[in-house]
Amino acid sequence: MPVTIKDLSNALGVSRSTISKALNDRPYVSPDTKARVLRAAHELGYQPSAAARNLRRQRTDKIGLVVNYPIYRVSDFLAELIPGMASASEASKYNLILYTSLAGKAERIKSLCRSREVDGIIIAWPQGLDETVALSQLMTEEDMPHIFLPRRLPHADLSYVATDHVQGARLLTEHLIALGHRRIGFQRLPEVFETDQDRYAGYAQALQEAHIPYDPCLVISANASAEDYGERALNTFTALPNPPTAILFFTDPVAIKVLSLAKGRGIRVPQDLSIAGYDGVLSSGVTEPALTTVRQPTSRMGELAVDSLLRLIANGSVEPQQHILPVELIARGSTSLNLRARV
Amino acid sequence: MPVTIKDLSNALGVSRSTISKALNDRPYVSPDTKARVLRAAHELGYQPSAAARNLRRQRTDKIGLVVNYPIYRVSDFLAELIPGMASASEASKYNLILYTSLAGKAERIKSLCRSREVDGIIIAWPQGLDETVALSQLMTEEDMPHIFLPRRLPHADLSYVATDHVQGARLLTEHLIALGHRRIGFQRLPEVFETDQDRYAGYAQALQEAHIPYDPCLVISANASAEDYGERALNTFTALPNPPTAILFFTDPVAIKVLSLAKGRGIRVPQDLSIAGYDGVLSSGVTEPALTTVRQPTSRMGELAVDSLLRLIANGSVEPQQHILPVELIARGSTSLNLRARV
DNA sequence: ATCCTATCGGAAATCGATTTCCCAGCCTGC
DNA sequence: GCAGGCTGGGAAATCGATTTCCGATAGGAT
Repeated sequence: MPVTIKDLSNALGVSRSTISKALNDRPYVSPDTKARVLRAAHELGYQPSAAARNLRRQRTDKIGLVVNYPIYRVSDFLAELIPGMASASEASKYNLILYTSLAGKAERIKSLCRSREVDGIIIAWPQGLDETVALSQLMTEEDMPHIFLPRRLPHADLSYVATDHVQGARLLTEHLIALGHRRIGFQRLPEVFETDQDRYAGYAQALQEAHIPYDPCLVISANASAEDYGERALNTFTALPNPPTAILFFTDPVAIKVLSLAKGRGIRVPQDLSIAGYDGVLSSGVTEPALTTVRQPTSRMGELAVDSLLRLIANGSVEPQQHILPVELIARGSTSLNLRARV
Repeated sequence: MPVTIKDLSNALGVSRSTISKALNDRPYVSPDTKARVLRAAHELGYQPSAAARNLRRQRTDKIGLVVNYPIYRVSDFLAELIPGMASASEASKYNLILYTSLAGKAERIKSLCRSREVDGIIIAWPQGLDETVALSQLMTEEDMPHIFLPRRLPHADLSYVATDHVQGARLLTEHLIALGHRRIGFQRLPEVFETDQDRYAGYAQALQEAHIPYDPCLVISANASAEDYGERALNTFTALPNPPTAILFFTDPVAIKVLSLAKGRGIRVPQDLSIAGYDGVLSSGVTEPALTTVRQPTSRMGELAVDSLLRLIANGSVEPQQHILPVELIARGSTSLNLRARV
């Protein structure tokens, strides 16, 4: 039986309302009374009941994180994202509640909104644009502030935090161009959303600015099963009459797989072929050679998502929060000067 | 303004208590009335207020996870642990609330207990045994069920879930012995708790059973700064007149570092030296050669922690939950037959 | 026919805080 | 000396559910 406000009231011979005012820094309490209340509260170890407080104030100071975690490469993200979010929210006296079995289940998300057990929701890895818009409308109808992660959403009303995939692909391409490469293979993403188009745009922009003609043979779409993305790309490219001297893969694990594949076939990396990935997963630093890649500010993305959501909660704001974070090139051993330059 | 039980009551002309009974499968409601209530509840999209329900029932169906995340190697763990816990708790209609700024702060943990915003607490990576015992007592006084992770705690009253470090070190040592190694270097852990002693015991047991004499020169304690654990160990061992043919490092990152150090010094792994790590981090699979290591069932540990905690919550049980999970040897390329066998 | 006992459903208490409303006293100004 | 404004503090309403208690009805037993 924890000590309640009533116990405090009895102990001090002061009404409950006065106690509440004293503890919550409200006016109309004499400094003397206030001091007495604070001291007694501390001595008795009084801590307000979260449930009672939530009920009365109609808010919980909790944020829901809806994740669909069984997704490729997610764990590396999660491990950075969650601490980032948690620390950002705790800094604002909020806490994070995890929901890992709600993703894509509109009905259950509606229930979550109606139960009011959180003040706002962050949805990581929503499914498709249409579903996302529908989901957003549903939550808006329920007056539930919300924000999406980690992709840009081409819709004016949606709030999201994403990283700059145009810039990422562009940095990688420019890096290779600076190293003398002119035939750069590009593996497209298998995903929906704008991520693939953004990366592709970044690649194309860099080529264009360097006045390198665009060769469609060097762009491969990724519609195969997840298992053989890497192998298929490598096969396709090496079979070309004029194969690329460098390849950009859409994610580190694929690049790492190709790294060992190439090694097995006697292709030396980076002497014969430069290879780069994307994401900057931990493993990318320990391969031989280490992988050139692009690192997204995942932790920062988590913090920003929380901050944006809190802004939506505070303002009841109508204008959506849309943020695109810059990324960072990590140049390592898997890319080097093009030794077969034919210029 | 979400629809409340009162709205339902008005809409149906039925009292609130009847509604509650109908929705909660309590007796003394006619099947007919019950059906009407359920249908209306569904049509109006009624969802009970979490706060009101929590207040009345004096429970929240939430469990708290207190983590001290800025610890070495934690992120790989977190990424497995958290999804494991989350899915296990959601399977039992519980949710996980994250607290990342409470670790080691007894006063704030006491507040958490008193606010009753969670029904139980999982504490990951508690600090030292004495502090842990004190913390446990504090929570017991507050009637807050709790469980610790991820280490064995030599105290009869504490509840914990851990993995079997005796077995882990033993499996590695036996693996090397089977490969013909007789001089096996062992790097001890820099930690407090039983983990170090357990691993050491496993190592010693395996040696003894193979009738290999114990040589203290082959055991190195890890009291240096985290940066040079690997380098110091390698230097020490190679300087021995009769150096080991295999080394067990206490964690994968250290082993991986040594892997590249050795390569730089012309030591071939595994031909000249077999190397093994511990933990089975993702990176350990992509090094060249891939690292032999021991994998702990992290996700399972999370699930078991939740299950145990729920048991403590349900029973108000007095007997502590203590579980030690078996680990798995992952034999890979960094360990091989001892080519310098002198038998 | 009467009594007893289930069964059904409503009225009201309860959980523990916050917030509104009101009263009593005091000061100020006219 | 009195109206009006402030201030400190208490009484009571409120948040939205659950739970207890009680009355009414119906069915079965005597």
